[in-house]
Amino acid sequence: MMPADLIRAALLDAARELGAPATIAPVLERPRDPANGDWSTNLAMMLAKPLGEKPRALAQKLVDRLDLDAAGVSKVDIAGPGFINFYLAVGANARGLTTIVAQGDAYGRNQSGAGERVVVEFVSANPTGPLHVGHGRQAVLGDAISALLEWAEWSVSREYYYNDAGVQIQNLAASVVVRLRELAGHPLEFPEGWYQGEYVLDVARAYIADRGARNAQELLEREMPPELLGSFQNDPIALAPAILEFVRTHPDFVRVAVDELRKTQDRDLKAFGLVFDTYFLESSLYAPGSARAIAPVLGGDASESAVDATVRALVASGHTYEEDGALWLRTEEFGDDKNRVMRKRDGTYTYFLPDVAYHVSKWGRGFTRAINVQGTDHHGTTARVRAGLQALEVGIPKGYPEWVLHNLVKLMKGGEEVKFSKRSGSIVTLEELISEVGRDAVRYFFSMRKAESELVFDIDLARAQSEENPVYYIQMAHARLCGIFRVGGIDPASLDASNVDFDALVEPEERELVKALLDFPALLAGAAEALEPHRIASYLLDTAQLVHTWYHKHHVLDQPPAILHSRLFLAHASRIVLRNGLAVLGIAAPERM
RNA sequence: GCGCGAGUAGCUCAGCUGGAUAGAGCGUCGGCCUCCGGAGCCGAAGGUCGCGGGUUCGAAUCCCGCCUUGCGCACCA
Repeated sequence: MMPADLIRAALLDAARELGAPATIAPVLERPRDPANGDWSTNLAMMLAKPLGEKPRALAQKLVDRLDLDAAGVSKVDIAGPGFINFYLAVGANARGLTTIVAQGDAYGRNQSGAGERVVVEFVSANPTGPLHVGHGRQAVLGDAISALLEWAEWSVSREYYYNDAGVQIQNLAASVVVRLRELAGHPLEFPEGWYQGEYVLDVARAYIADRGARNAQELLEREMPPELLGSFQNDPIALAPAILEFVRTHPDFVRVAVDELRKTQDRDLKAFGLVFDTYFLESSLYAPGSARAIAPVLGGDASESAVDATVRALVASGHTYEEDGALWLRTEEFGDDKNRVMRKRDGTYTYFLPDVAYHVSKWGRGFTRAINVQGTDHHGTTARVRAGLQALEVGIPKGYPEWVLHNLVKLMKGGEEVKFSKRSGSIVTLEELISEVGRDAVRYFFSMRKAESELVFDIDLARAQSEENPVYYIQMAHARLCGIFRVGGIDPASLDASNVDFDALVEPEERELVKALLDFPALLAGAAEALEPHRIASYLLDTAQLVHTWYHKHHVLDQPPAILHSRLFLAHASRIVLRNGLAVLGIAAPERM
């Protein structure tokens, strides 16, 4: 048991002796100012009213009844309005380092997830272009949240959802036709809403290769109706319907386009060191037989499609109605602003329906918890998706799924904002950003702020200041600690806690560092519960600063044995914590730089 | 208009779910290299926590009302 646990237990006993309710849970916190002790509690202030006493008097009664010898408390005092402050003996605190060294790579883990299955969906970019910087923030957030949950012993599945069934995919494929014409020497202006990016040219070339054609001209003549060639005309408005009709009737064409974009995106993700467990295609929800996965939840015919099964189940639940030839769901009954159309007058589904079917699939695949990482522009959809799941009345919890919505990234370059738009073709890709400032720096910058805050990413600053970058500062602290062992020719694995005099770590910088290291597991648990990786980023920066300060002021290798051994132990424990924290954020912990 | 975020140092942001004298990085100014890595360290200046009420021992944090700002409010995705 750590000192804090013992103090908490003693407080509980004392409070009960004084007649406090059995349900109270004394809270210990770190005073901001170390002069106020190692631990502090506001228990006396909390109990003052129910027990009808003045806080300070009650604090004194509590203190009189505390038995703290086992906890290594050297002093207790009552301060301010009624805080009880506890001062630990140097050794009692520092002995906690043995836990860090003993647990090593596992230090900071907890079991709160108990092996429960959770799916974390993130990035989920439409396969209509390369990943841009906004996706980068989401990739980092989602990956770090996944890691946090893994450290809390959740069984995590990282999932990427491809919207490959909507009109934007038709527009992408149509844009490839325009590029094919261009390659064949028949340029055409892009109609509104089509994709003009240079990467579409690559897709066009891939299609030529896929069809075994020598060049674009040959391909166009062989496979496309003459009116699409239209070498004599350049009227996008007249040609667009014919082009769209062509791609609609040539699924292979769409398939090649999606495959190519997926390859590009996969390359970006790989450069980021990001691996997904599952790629879920929206189009699969329309495939006959796709209801099989959700049949255990919805019942019914496993041979139909997931979207059809979902519609049928919603109709059967009695929460739907027809109006103006469309099929509506009464999502208002489940907390949405207004009712939603599921099936349009023309018989096709709105995007709302596959969203619901997709989340039924998550539930049906055994994920008792689902977390979606998306941009704040998606917040309008949260209420209706949850409402759709509730309307099914199949026991899915009200708060399913959870959302972590992040604000958008504003890119600055040369002192002004860089506008990026896929359709206009002006993109700052994730790949470009990584190659300019480095993978570790991108990961750190994108995880150092809480999701809801807008993130201004100044490319010039990130590049120009790469040496002042916080991530280097943290990595440097880690490398320096490694340097001690390297220079001293000491194997950290040879350190033995039984040879360490923990009472020797008396310097203020040492005591502060020890406390920070011991706080890591609680910090990690809090970050996991709140789904806030930025707490790890801040913690690492603070702890790295404590390391640098300590390192600069107190030497290790030229000290007498008692001090040498205790400081080596502290250095090793510090290194473990920095490395583990960096690991959560997916950032390297180099041993030298 | 309605809904969801955000307003904290010159700039970019933290603030551990209500605690003690509100913090960090960058920037500015001033110091420190015979020393385990100067990619570092020490110090200074810099604040009406958007505004006004309320709740209580105690509010940047919770409640109410304003102001500014981002986003969302389709039989588009």
